[in-house]
Amino acid sequence: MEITLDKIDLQILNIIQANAKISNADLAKEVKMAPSAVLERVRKLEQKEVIKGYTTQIDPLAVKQTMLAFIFIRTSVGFACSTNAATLLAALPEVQEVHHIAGEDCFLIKVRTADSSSLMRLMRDELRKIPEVSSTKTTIVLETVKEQQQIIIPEK
Amino acid sequence: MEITLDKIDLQILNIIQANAKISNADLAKEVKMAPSAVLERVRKLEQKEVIKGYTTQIDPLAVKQTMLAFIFIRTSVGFACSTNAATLLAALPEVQEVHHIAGEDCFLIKVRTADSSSLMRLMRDELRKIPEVSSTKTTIVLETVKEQQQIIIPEK
DNA sequence: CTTGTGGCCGAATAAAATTCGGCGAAATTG
DNA sequence: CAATTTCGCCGAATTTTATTCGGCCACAAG
Repeated sequence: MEITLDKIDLQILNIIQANAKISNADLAKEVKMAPSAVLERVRKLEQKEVIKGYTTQIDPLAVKQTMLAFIFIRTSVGFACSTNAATLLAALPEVQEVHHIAGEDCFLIKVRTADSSSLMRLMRDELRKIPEVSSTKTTIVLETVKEQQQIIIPEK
Repeated sequence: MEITLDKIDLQILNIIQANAKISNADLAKEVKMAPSAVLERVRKLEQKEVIKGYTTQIDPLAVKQTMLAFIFIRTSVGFACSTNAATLLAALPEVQEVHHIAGEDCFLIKVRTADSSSLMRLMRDELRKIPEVSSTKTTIVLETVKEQQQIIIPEK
């Protein structure tokens, strides 16, 4: 089953990725179609998992999550880059992203915690528990200028 | 004006960050309150900008965005870390994140493009345009195991 | 004690989502 | 080429939901 998105699908995605809670009626107006037709398209995009979910962006500071860090992780298995380690990393709620990367290191993860001591605890208690992890290199974020996951959607 | 969130606010945030499109009626049931009261709380969380927005997560592959990279950027102005450069970087639609980081480099940015050639184009045409950028160090993502922006919200 | 403030409830109303029968274009089949 | 199926869309009917608003209660300030 091949996924093909037409111009209107892309228009819809473009609108709802910026505002997930736009009313279906308004969305229909924007793409100049009947609400029922648009709803049908959105449902199909959900089924095809082009739409992966709807999330609310929350200010991390408001819920006392002040620390953000990126950690490069090297594994002992060498170039194999254990998927087991990846799974364990991904299971940690503080870990927002786990990427398998090119280069000497194996993974790059993005971690958000309450403060520096909880980051330390995470590294000592959680990362050390993962056998394949041989070394880490941590980059602390001092200030975030921009942070969004909106992606570029082609016109056509 | 100090922001204080009570237990129910945190419950609400926890629910809606995982599912922005839950109906207000269902949300009210979950926190055991009247729909009108919950709506009032949500509106206030929006006003206080604890809630920063509602977004739809879209599969990047479905819209032909296959390349993901992290780029460390060093600036010539030294430790100053020009906010001008930060602003210019943040203005690029391919750039999803701009972080000011501790260490030798100044910025870490997260970039998503269609493919490797469009990443090259971005670096050649856009990054080079920014005068303060003196050098870059790019990390290519081969595979993403986890990617979410959900943050940990305390129980209380 | 009185006055205000804030948050909540619940019913009434307005708006929205959702369903569904039918239509027409395009593709498929015999 | 005609018959048939499929698909996406429309639009009205229906159901569900959001939203408004008056009133109530608890708490705090005067």
